[in-house]
Amino acid sequence: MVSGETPLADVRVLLVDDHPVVRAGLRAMLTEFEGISITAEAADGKAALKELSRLAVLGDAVDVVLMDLQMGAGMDGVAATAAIRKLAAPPPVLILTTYDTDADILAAVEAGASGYMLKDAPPEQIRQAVFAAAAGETVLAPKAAALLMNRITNPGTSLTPREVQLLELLATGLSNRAIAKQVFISEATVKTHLVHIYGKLGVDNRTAAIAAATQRRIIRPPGQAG
Amino acid sequence: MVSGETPLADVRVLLVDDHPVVRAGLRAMLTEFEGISITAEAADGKAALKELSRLAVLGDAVDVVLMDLQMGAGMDGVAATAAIRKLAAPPPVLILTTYDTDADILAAVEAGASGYMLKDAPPEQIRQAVFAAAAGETVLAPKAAALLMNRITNPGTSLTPREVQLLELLATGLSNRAIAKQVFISEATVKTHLVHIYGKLGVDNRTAAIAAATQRRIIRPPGQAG
DNA sequence: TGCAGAGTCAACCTTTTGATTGACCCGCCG
DNA sequence: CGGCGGGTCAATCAAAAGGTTGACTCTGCA
Repeated sequence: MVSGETPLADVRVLLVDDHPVVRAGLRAMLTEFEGISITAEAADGKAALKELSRLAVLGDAVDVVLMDLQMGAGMDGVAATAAIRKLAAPPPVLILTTYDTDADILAAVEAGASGYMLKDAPPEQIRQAVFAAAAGETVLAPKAAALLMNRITNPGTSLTPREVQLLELLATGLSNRAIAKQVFISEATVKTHLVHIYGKLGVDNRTAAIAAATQRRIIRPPGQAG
Repeated sequence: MVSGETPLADVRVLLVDDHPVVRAGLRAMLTEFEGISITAEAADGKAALKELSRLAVLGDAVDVVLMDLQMGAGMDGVAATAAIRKLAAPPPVLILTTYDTDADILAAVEAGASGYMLKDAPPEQIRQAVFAAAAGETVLAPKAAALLMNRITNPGTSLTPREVQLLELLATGLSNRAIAKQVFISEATVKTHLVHIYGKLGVDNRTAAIAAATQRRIIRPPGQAG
């Protein structure tokens, strides 16, 4: 939690979202709050990186990147987050997205995100999250927190990131061979992973795995845009 | 018809979207335009209907309802649109959503929407769409228009009720044998149906069929409440 | 240092699916 | 009446998926 004190300068935010409407909303919402200013905006990951380097040259670094995960075209949020984390002095990346599935959360955290919030969160929560992220703290939506807690308390029964990844490809309707090519491993390995996945989900075929994983919100429903 | 002339009064808009962020964005964006004012907002379909009846009592009707389709909880956009169209003097409903899948578009049009726009449209397009809808015109995003054109030119290849039924069972993860038992037919017949389904959906295995059918909203994602 | 878990791969075999072909019944419609 | 589409079933073959076992690497951690 960021305490109540007034910061010396505004928290400088870079907005990354492919929807003009959402950017406008965040801009309107955040600039109304004391102590936050929108320094720049970008419509996708590549543009975000460009903005960051432009601002860096100006000695005008941002304090937080507010990033959507799903972006229609261009570099997506996970890739962008990973890329940002590789910069010299990476600003914290706060994910602000629509979905709270295991897959999204895990991918974001693995990519190095400092927080994971949902777009339907009340404005006050988003405000607090921005300040917390700027202060170097970690902020998680309840489901994200619960997922990560569960992951460390009983690591045995939950799916590994790799397994979740294969599950996602599985749900798109790919064959084992197609999945293998997609992630550059052998078909044998895909089968091994699937066996593990079936075991953990308590099913014995791929369609049941998709059903179970969708139901438990481990993955998004097939074909739901990303 | 709204021509280029200045209208006597602002176009009065009701915003319906479950995300505070998006509502803020639309509000900010639309109120900046001359001739548009946001009369009320609602976070889901039920709240939207309540707002409309409240405003009707005040003799304060809105000219356009701007509606999101996907809404986490409560009545969704399609149901809300249908309900609004059943009112005494229904305002035009302009759908403004994230996805442009066949199923979404068709469902919206069937429910009586006056237009279908995407959230990533440039602000100017959204502005024009609002005025057009207020004037009783129909506005469609390019993909929506193309889909509807295509649908009237070749209405053929749609799934039979029986096929949809099997597809739903398929999506729950059942094997062919299990499906056969469930609906009291032979496994051979199940296979025949599946072959037909694959042909119509343009896929060649069951997981791809589930993905395609879910995407086109032919079936509901597994575990999604009725 | 050595073990555990994750990820990788291979060989083998069984079961399930998918594709093809052909057939029968039934109701609807021109 | 005759045909057509939907639904039913069967036989057969090829392909994919599933299950099992065992093995190798690497990382992190006790």
